[in-house]
Amino acid sequence: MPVLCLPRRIAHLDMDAFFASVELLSYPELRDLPVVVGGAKIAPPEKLPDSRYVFARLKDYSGRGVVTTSTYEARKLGVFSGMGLMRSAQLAPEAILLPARFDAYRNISRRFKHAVAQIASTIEDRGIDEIYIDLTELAEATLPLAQRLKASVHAATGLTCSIGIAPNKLLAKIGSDLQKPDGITVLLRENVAERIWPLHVKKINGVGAKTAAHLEKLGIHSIGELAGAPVEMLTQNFGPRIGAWLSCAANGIDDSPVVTWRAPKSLSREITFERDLHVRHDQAELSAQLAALCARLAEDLEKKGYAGHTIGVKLRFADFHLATREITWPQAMFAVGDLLRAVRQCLKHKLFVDADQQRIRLLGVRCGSLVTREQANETAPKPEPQQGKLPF
DNA sequence: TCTGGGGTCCTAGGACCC
DNA sequence: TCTGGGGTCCTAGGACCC
Repeated sequence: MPVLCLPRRIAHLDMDAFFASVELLSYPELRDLPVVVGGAKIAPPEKLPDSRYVFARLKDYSGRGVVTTSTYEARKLGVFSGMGLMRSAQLAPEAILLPARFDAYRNISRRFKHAVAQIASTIEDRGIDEIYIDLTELAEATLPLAQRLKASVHAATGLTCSIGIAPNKLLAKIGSDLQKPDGITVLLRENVAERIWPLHVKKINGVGAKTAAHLEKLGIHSIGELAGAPVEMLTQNFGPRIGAWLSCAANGIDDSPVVTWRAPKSLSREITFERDLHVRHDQAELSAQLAALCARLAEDLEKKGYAGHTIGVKLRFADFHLATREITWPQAMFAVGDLLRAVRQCLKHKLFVDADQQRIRLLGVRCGSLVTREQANETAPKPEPQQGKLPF
């Protein structure tokens, strides 16, 4: 018996310029100005006796931070997420610079997700400011439903969002970006050629800078051109998996389900230093930073109730090249002391660093192969303390 | 253009076992 | 002793996302 399979109805909901919009709730006087939210280490605005604020400007900044979010006014000046703040200051010196307040964003994030959950309960969390929602089982017509979701999010947070609704996650995600901010875009199968194919390949979630550049070299710029490319040619260039996936994506095909919960795979902590640290001269500082990172990681593991078999270290050197080393242990670990001993083991036995030459820009620790604390058996061998000097 | 911090998934080679 | 082929786990690096 053939199974009749109705098309799914999937929404992608994306908060508009989320961090910056949350900040505008606190500082409404900044509305319509170019505003940039940057690293957490920036000083907050100073409050005057008359309760007005003194705001920092981008041109006053010096350091290694990047733009976390910018308002649409700042984007008009060429300032986008991920860009170095020093570079942004050249483009928009007068733009207002605010520190990121992640606790505030997480709080509002919970509120908008809760508001959506009152209307539709099948939600996939895609980070702090976006979600997928499976609306297939709901009876309500698409457009009124989308309007109701937006109204509910606005009532809960005071913020606007953009929604794309389509037969799958891939198209819903592209759709939510088509009429930003505060937009609703409904896409059907039959709209793919007209509305999706003219777009650049980078609009596909999963096609980044490298893949796009590779495609450009093959003469493929638009999603339509990708859809017309022979699958064999794509698999030759990108491998069997990615080649086939690219071809499907360009044709608007995506069967991936809306996943309501995933167990975490790894937890990590890292820090980029204000200045690059010398392996020998700054040994004490590096050692203290390593211990602090392990302490924070142990806190996270404790809070979430996990332990991990794989403990690793991450180093970015002054020349920006990256090295990672990890060891999988028979014993799952969660205590600071164990993490620290395991990380030092990686550093001493697996990574060659020239203590006289190399400078370190970033230091990170990671815990993978997670199990719950109840599953962590306590009898297997743990890492031994590392004695001797350097590195760290 | 001197480039954060937290994640996920994929690939490819080597070890090891049957 | 020299030769297989498959499966799984581990590791390092890289692409990508928010």
